[in-house]
Amino acid sequence: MDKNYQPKDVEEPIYKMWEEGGYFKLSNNPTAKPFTILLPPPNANADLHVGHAMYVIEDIMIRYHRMLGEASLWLPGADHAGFETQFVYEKHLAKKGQSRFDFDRETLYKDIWNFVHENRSKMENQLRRLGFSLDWSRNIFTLDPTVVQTVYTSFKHLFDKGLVYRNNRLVNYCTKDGTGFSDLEVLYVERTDPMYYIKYGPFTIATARPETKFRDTALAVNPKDKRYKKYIGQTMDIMGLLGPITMTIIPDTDVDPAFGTGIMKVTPAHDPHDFALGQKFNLPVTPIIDFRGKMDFSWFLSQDTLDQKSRERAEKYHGKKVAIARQMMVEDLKTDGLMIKVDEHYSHRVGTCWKCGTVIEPLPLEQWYVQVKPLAKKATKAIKDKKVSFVPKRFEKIALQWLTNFHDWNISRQNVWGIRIPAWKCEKCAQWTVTAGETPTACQHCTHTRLIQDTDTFDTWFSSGQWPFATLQATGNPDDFKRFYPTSVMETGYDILPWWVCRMLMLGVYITGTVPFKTVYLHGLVRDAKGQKMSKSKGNVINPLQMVDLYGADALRMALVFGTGAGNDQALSEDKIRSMRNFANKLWNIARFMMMNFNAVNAPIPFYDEAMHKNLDDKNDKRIITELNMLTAKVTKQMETYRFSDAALSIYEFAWHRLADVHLEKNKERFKNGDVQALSVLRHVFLTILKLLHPFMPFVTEHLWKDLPRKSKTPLIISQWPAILRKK
RNA sequence: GGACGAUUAGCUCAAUGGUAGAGCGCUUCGUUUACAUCGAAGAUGUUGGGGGUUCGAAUCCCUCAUCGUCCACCA
Repeated sequence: MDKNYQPKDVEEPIYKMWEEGGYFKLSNNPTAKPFTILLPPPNANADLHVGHAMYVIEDIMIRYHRMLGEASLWLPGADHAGFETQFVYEKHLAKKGQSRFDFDRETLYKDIWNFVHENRSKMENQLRRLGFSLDWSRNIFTLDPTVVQTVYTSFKHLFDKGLVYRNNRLVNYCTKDGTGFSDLEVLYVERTDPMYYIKYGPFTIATARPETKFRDTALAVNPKDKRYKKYIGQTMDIMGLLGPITMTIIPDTDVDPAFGTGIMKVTPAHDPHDFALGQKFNLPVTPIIDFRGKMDFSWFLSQDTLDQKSRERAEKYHGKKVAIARQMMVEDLKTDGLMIKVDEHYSHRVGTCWKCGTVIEPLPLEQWYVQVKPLAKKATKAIKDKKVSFVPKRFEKIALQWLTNFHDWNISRQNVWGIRIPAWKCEKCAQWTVTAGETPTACQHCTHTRLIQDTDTFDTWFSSGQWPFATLQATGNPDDFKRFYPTSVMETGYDILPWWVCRMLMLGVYITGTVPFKTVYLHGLVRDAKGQKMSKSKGNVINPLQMVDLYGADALRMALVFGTGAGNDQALSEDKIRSMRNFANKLWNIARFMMMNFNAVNAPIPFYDEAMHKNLDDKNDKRIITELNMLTAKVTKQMETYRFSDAALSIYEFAWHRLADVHLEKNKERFKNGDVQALSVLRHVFLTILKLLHPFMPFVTEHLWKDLPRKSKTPLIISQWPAILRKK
């Protein structure tokens, strides 16, 4: 044996032995109790980051339950990650000086498909390097035909029940990425912008968006506001940059008399609140910003009675980006004497694209929506009926809050990469025919035969929200769904609780009638050594594979679990990983010490058993055995209660500071003299530690297990979780 | 404006109402063939402030302060 543990020499052959031995697959015992975890499918568009290494918690649970003899299934998969993948792919294109507009739909899809499949196999090998005991024979991709079929079927089902509908309302639209989003994908950032006070007929209005005022259709005031009460219901012509606009004054209790001047311009086409107000008062929706984020004055320029000045201005603004046009208008307002004042320090929150940072424009667009309330109600009931439990407990409240606050969910995306929505529009009657995937031969409404399929794809979360039943129905084993659904634990980061966990609950409960998982375990973010968020621009990113290369997978795994409370963010440092590497080395050397002493004895050392246990005659042996039993009981309890950090700490403490530092040192003479009982006890204690530690540090434990003489011929991965030997 | 965290040793964090712990760092000593990726000994805390409940509080309750995250249609 080498003086130091060399993970590089050990890990690959061990993983190969596990995988080729079929140990990740289910045992043949059909009566074994099922224990299932679905791997939250990583996006198949990039390498694993250190956050993915938190899957170690799942591996710990899976390995523990496998050692308990349960039918332990950890199902791997990958997410096509619709918009996000297309975004990543477009970045690759940009490097080559290309864009998505250079390709037709089919070509772009095919190219992204190839890109994703290259990444996917890379990513899967990275999961292997971390030692994850995934059942690769059941590997699923969100675009596998069976999964896609499930998604189609659910969509049709929801549509038939009236829980999916199409509607034209303002969507959160990113004009750069060219797609709408759900509310969750809008990232609000605090910004300071100028607030413009503009003369508006007899009033002064305050606005941060003067560029939309050309299409204002009304002015709103609080009905209780004495200053403006008398104007309510009046219609008047108000002078603007392009001549007078006709406007009605309407009452709205949402208007805060103390904000700005207490009078609000109403732009139904570009503001969600105004849109709702517009519906109430029957105001027209008249956009002035197009889907590329540019001003559109064609409605104005098409009039033939324009004066010279207005035409020139409109032509100047037309086609300009919003921010640029705004500046021009501000100047022109000043020229016309309409700008009363500018408050440069107006602080507000602006919606931006979560991916590219572009300001989100609310734009009117027809999309498919999921009606959330009925689904959320069922999910809420399931939580309140204790069909699902949360670790840590506090996330139950957060989940319930989300479920009560969700708005209807926009599931249409104007992307190529994704599952195309199975809905066809009739060219004659303009009505929609929805199917479970098959191309309709005629319109359901008027039997016309010319139909055009929606070009949009589903929000990727609409498919991953069905992951638990979609996967278990897609494994190729017809019994899997029956046996493993609902799954045991859903383990993921708390940051995707609303995106994923809540949606899986809603769709799972509604479509299968059962919760998709019994326990939700949420882990926190992995941050850098100083507790700061990792980011490429800060240069503080820890690459998990690089850490595996340097210190071994066990070291990284242990570092991520050790001293980390469930649901809390953690600071990860290279120092911590190194210290866990040192722990692996400590185990290695304990084994080395044992081998040395065993080899010095000519006869084989008997195995520790009931008989020896009953007749222990040495104080030190008795003591270490008692402590080992206490440790086993403690760790087992900690595993059962999801206290993995505590379990890791308990084993670490015992192995290093009790066994190595005290017991080994105290009994060195006995070992050297070939005391058979001492050696047998030592080996029993150490093998038991290897078992307890195996879920956390699978490689080094499996390797040492293999090298030491032991009763059982089976690999550690499928050995039995230690039981406690008791005196009668 | 709400919700949820956090505040514990120099740093990063654990702690399931019952004598405050770990890793790294620090001080002193140690090359006895398991390991210097080590060992021995040691220092550092009235657990953010203030109340309360309890035989007993880092832990439960109230309150204040600071930091963080998320949510909400203030133009």
